[in-house]
Amino acid sequence: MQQRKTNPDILSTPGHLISLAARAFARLSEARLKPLGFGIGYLPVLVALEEGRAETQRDLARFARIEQPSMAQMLVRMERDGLIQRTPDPADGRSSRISLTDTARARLPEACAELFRGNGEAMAGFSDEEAAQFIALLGRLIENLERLTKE
Amino acid sequence: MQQRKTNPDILSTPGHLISLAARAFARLSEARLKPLGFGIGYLPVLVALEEGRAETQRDLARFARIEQPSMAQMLVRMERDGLIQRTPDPADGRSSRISLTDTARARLPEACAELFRGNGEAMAGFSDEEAAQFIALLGRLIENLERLTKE
DNA sequence: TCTTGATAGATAGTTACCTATATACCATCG
DNA sequence: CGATGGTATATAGGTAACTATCTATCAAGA
Repeated sequence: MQQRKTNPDILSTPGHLISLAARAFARLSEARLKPLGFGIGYLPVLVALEEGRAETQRDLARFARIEQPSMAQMLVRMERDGLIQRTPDPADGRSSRISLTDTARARLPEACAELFRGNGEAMAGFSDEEAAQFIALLGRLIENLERLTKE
Repeated sequence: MQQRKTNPDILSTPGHLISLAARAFARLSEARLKPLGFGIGYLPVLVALEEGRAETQRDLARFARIEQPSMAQMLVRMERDGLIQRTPDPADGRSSRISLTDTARARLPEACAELFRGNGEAMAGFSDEEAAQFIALLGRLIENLERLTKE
């Protein structure tokens, strides 16, 4: 009917487009990781533990750039799924050391391969230059946003 | 310790960077919309209704590009928040016509303004050309992803 | 030593999405 | 006209995030 066009293109803003892209990416990745028993959110944790970059919940949350309660819940799911184990830190009664199970370690390479494949397919038709610029612009956008919310 | 670097940059892939950007955008937008009583997910619905582009749950879901059950739950929240009302479709007992309340209509322009402002700030330092290219590349990425998941 | 503040993690409650499935109504064809 | 298939919405249950708040432990200074 009217097509009033009062708010023309909220749906063409970077903010909305990025949200669409993120959902589409997540759906694809989730479908491909499910057979391996991984959720998409697990991957930063798996990588951090595999590479010895974090061992405590706090450090994992920082590494994955999510809040502590989100990480706490994720670790509950990962433990339930048999991917991590916790051993109490002898030196600090509040903290646990988190480590990968053999299952998790065995499946991680394939999960990474699937994600790289998905990224390749998502960027199909991008020249090397376009891909590089896209990533650079994304990085600048993220920096701007993090500065904004920290203020 | 080791820094094995087995899975070097899962965290620098477009997929992960986009997810970071989307979360940062959502956090910022949510903070700014909360005083108006809107959630970030509401906006496509508000705009679709305001512009007369959809009236039923099904059409709203298509317009917002989310699944029907997600839209159903969102409409429950929006009704609870006094932003929409439903009137049963006289011609089809399964369906309802959804419309904006005066409150919603009154607040929508300010919400859109806040979102545009946030987008502007997020793109600070981007030349017009960079912004245009970023949006174009994002569009191609989304197309690729939607083709992939539809297959 | 004891209190006080900081830190590690847990819990509660919410949003925004998803898949899978159920229900209820409509429409058509034999 | 009644079964049957399709469509509109609802419900169930799950993931991945968030904020706000609580608890337990640690560390340091009065």
